[in-house]
Amino acid sequence: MTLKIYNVLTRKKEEFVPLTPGKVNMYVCGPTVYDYSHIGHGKTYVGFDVVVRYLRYSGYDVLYVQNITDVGHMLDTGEDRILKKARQLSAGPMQVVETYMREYFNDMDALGVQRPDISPRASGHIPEQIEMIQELIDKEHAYVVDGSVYFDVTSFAEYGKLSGRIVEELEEGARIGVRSEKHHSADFALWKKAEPEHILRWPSPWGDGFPGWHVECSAMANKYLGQTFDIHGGGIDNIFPHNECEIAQSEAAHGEPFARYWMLTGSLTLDGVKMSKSLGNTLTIKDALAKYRPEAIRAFILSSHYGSPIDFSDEAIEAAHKGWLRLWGAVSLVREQLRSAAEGEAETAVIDLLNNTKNSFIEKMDDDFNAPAALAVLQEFTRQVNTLINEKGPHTKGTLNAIDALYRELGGEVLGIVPDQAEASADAEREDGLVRLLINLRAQARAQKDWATSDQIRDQLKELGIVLEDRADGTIWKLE
RNA sequence: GGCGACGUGGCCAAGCGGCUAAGGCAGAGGUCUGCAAAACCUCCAUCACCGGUUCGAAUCCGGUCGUCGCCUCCA
Repeated sequence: MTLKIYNVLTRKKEEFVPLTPGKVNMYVCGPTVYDYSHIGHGKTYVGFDVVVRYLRYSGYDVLYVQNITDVGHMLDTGEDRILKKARQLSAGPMQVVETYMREYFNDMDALGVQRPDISPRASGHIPEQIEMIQELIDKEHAYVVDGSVYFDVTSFAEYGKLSGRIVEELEEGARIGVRSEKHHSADFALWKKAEPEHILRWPSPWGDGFPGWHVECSAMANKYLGQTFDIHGGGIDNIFPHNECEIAQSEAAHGEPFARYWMLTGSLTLDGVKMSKSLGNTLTIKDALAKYRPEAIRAFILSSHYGSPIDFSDEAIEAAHKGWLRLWGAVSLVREQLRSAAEGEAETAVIDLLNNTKNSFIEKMDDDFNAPAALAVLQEFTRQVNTLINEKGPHTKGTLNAIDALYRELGGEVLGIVPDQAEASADAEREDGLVRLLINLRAQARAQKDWATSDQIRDQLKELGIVLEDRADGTIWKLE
């Protein structure tokens, strides 16, 4: 079994061979922290979260770097988006950055996204960026105009190789009369001269200024991962110009290939329309989490391949949620039975089922991280588990533990949609005890065919969001 | 206008040259059940359209129609 990755650079699915055996160096473009993260960020970073989780599950030692952009990302108007936000809030730019960066991590934590190993900030790597820009000037890939530095796209023959753009054609589509100090309309800023009112500024060999957006990723990827590294990820919407510029800068400066495998995620639309900050039709992760549990959101995101676009709608996430509920129901049932199961080894038929499931799951994930197909394997497995538990019980501890372990491994460790436990807190334990007490009282009523009392307990618990299910072997409860 | 992606059952979505076209949601019928819920079983598609390549195509090629993304800030 070998892992295959669709490489956007070659437009082909390729066998994944890391630069150093057993080791994966990976960089993913992170967010610009000037506002709350939206569900589109969620799709991208949950997608890469599963990629990283699966690589680690496969035995790779992954170094995962994801930057935080906190300077240099300009609006159309030429205004730095962080400075704009700072002005709106009457706050300092780094206060804005700190606020939204923390919110970003909170949101990702809530979604079960494991943190990157390194989260470098652009503003913390100005010397590295200046050094890289100087190198590009020395090698005549960049030129200085009035305190600003631009990359000369005509000096890098391969410019456009990732996105399929052709420099000559870019000329035509360019807006007129803007950035007239550039030699070519496709040239992009490496360093911008700071106007007096621009307070995000640093000294440089070319005067006070600030770095362009693209150069941070090149400089920081180089610092933490080396000139050539294995995987570069990001959202497809950044393929041009951002990713293209990263390649140009890095390869022009170092004369070595930049990233070897490019993985780009499809965009998320909201009710059929592309979500964008300028259109204002954004759904923040916080809003989504207020309505749906994180596992449901992850299951929704993983219901289509990472490279495909996906449309967020109430119906779609509701469907994903119910599908997840079925899976979670089986897991809960297994764990419930485990409380009272007899000692004993796992049954051989079950061991076969587990092995087959695991092999299929790995086969799907090895095929360019096909999470939706892997999820289908877990659903198929769930049907068999339900049959096993409902019709062929009771089972030994060994059997139930083995099933639970596979759910934890594939559904938990890799996909991040099967929690270790429903909830871990003193309150949760107390709640469980109380509900079980009521279940016992209700069982006594049922034994006496006192359906009125029995139904009253069930109905009133339901109003509290607690659902009871009567099974042949007893009553179980779950949160609605 | 240029570049790219996509169009699979009511909805979502795998499959990308050859076993009965995965899986989830919804729907219909059934089993089980004090009732309910859950679960399980059964049923529900020939893959936008047209033409071509091939022994054989949802899968490859060409065309038509349609949707979306990028080209300007976006994950």
